Formats: sequence, structure tokens, C-alpha cells
Amino acid sequence: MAIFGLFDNNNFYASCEKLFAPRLKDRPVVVLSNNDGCVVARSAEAKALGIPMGEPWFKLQEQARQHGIVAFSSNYELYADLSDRVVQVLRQFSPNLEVYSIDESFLSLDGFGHIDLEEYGRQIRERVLQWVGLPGCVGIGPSKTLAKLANHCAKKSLAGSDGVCNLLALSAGELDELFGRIEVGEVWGVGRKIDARLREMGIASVRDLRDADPAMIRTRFSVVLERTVRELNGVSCLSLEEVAPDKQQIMCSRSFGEPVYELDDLLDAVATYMSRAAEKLRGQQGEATALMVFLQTNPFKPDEPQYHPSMTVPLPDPTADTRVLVQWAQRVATRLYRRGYAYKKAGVMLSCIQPAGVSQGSLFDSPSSTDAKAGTLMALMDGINQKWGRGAIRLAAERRHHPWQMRRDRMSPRYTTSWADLPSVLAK
DNA sequence: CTATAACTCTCAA
DNA sequence: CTAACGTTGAGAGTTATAG
Repeated sequence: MAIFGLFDNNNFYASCEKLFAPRLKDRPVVVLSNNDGCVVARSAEAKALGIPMGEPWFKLQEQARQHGIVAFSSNYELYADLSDRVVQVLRQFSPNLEVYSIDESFLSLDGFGHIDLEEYGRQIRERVLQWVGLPGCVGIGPSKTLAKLANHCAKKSLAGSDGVCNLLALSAGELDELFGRIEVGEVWGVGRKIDARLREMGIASVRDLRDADPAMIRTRFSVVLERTVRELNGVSCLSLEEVAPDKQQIMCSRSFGEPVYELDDLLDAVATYMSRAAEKLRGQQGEATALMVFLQTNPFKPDEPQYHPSMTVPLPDPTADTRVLVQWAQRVATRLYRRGYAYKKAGVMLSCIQPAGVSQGSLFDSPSSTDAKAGTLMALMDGINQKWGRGAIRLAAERRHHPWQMRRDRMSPRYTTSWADLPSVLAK
């Protein structure tokens, strides 16, 4: 039988910020989305105050003042670096590990059945806490879905668990009782919509869903939810994916710090986003054969004229050349642009991605060294940017100071990845 | 008509 | 001081279109 462990950090972003601001230890802390828009992470104290996930920060001003809530802009460099450290520690506990997200990893515990898994889970928590400084919980079960659920129990201290929950140790009766108390919406894969539909059918608890007829679930819902039902019954349908497959599409989009009216500024933003997307594309040795550009006005201002155009274009040849991709993206953006709208967001997407170098050469081009030179140039740019920081070398189409740049007024220093940020720390 | 492409919906972190 | 509401990706299912 398969055994999965799921390690999940508690309030990950908020915990990262607290780690470097000990004076905030018992204070409510939230971390905001890009552009300092919405709350995307809350410390335990912030949750206790009833701060909802996803709430726009500007709506919380009053409450924030009252309770002294401290808000941070998201500092992805810091979180990514701490995440890597957590994974390094986790690898000591299992050779087979899937990094599922920035704060979650599945561990294969196949063959660990003879040891005290709960004790093992406690060791994992303690070592991550001691070596990295971040709290987390461990869930253990015979399928990924059950490991997820166990992790939920661990976080909520259900079934007598305290940070670690091993469902394999529970009797059938105990599982019935436990699953009867958990809402069906807590199950991995059951979102808002499916939750509502299940409830209409009288399936309200995890236990109800576990005991539902898989064939019926498949007809009324989908093969995906059928798998979930089987997984809840301890039949592992989702395997550990140790190596992340290459992306099939690569996207880069941002909301603007302030509305943009001029084509020039839009082109500037589109160039910047496409450069990022192209870097990611080269990061997986890929080439794209199609690209999409979209623009958006602010949907939260229904009184203003709305315009959400997008266009996909096929590329004549597969490429990962920033210059080529930016040119196309700007051409498309120019086509989409209409004067008089207040644009709030733009984005680009690369698709039809294939491994570099496999493409059929064009019938009419004589084979040339142009492609090879472009590849060398791009590798050089990537190397320089890796060494000196993103944007150290870039196309002239990406200007330096952007009126549209996203707001990040509350960012903490990049304590672990940037020497340049340290003086501001020492100065305090 | 079928096969494929394009689009929509849902979910997750 | 103002005004202020995320990003990225996958997969399945449905609808539109081409041949």
C-alpha cells in the first residue's frame, strides 16, 4: 500500500515575515498580493481577528488601525529562498518528494509502514522549525487526497492530533466519526461550485463523499471527482510527480500601479512582461510557436467603459528570442489598443511550446547561423541577469522607470538573497 | 457526419 | 494626500468549425 506524507507550512508568507521581525511575534500580520491589492496570507492573530482571505486591503484600513495589523507587500524572493531551505530539510526524510507548491511537499513514505509514522512526522516538523525557523504540519495517509485531509486535521488539531495526523493509525470507526465532522468543501479538489452542488444532493461531509457511488459521481460531475472519491477510500489514483513537467504555456501578467492611457506605456509593459516570459521559456529549453496578448480595464469600476481584448497569433518559426517575441507582442498590443480606455492590466502568454531544436526548418530558408547566434545572445543575457539581478541587461523597449509599475510600498528587505538589502537592516 | 480547435469552467496555491 | 480588488497553470468538458 502506498503511504503519502504531506508537509504544509503554516501561514507561509506571514510566517516568513515574522521570522525576520521578532517584535511582531504575537502581532497580527498579513501579506498582500501584487500591487498591494488583497490579503493573501494571514498570521494566526490576523485570522483570529476575522480578516478574510482575499479581502482588498483598502477595505481593512479601519480594522487595521484598531488592531495594529501589520501588512507586508509580497516578497517572493524571500519566500522562494526559505521554501528551498524547507525542501532541503524535507529531503532528509524521504528520497522521493514532490514539491507541490511554494509551501507544500508530498513525501513518499512507502516502505515506512513499520516505523512509528506519527513520531516521524513530529521529527519532520521539529527539524524544519529548528533549522529554518518556520512552523508546519504533517498529514499522513494512503493517498494524496487523504494526506491532504490529514494535514487539515493536523492544522485544526482534530482527532487528538497536534501538528501531525496519521490517518493510517485510525480504526474504521474513528475515521467514520472524524470524516463525519469535516465539511465536504475541505476536500482537495472540491471548490466553491462543486461544494454547492454536492450539498444540494445531500453530500455535506467528507464521510458522505467518501461513501458516494463513484459511477454516479462520474456521471453527475466528472472523472476528476470520481478519482477523489476513490482516493478518499484509500485507493491511490494520483501518483507522486517528482519531476515537474515542462510548462505547456507560460504566462506573465500584472495589474498596473495606476491606470494607463497611452499606447507607449502599454507597449513598455508588454515588452517587460514578454521578456520575463521568454526567460522562463528558455529556462526550460523551450521554443514557442504562438503568443497571446491581452489588455484589461478595471472591472471593479463598472461605471467606466470596459474593454478586455485579447489576440493569439501563430509565429512563423518556433523561437525563444526575446527580440522576436517582444516585436510580435508589441505588434499585437498595437492592434488591440483603443484610445480612451483606462487600462488596469496587461499580460502575455506563450503557447504551443516545444523543446528547442526539434523544429522543422522552413522550406524556403537556407539553413543559417542566425538561430545559433540568437541562442548565444540570449544565453549571454540570461547569464548576466542571473549574476547581476533581473533587468541588469534588457531590451531598450523596456524602459527604466514605469508609471504603471505595481505598488509594493510595504516590502521587507530580501534578507537572505540580497547583500544590497542588508544595510537597511543593520541601520535599524 | 467526425475530428479537431477553441473556448469555458473549475480548481489550486 | 489620493485611491485603492492577484498570478499562474492544468485539465476536463463543451461548443464551434473545418473538411
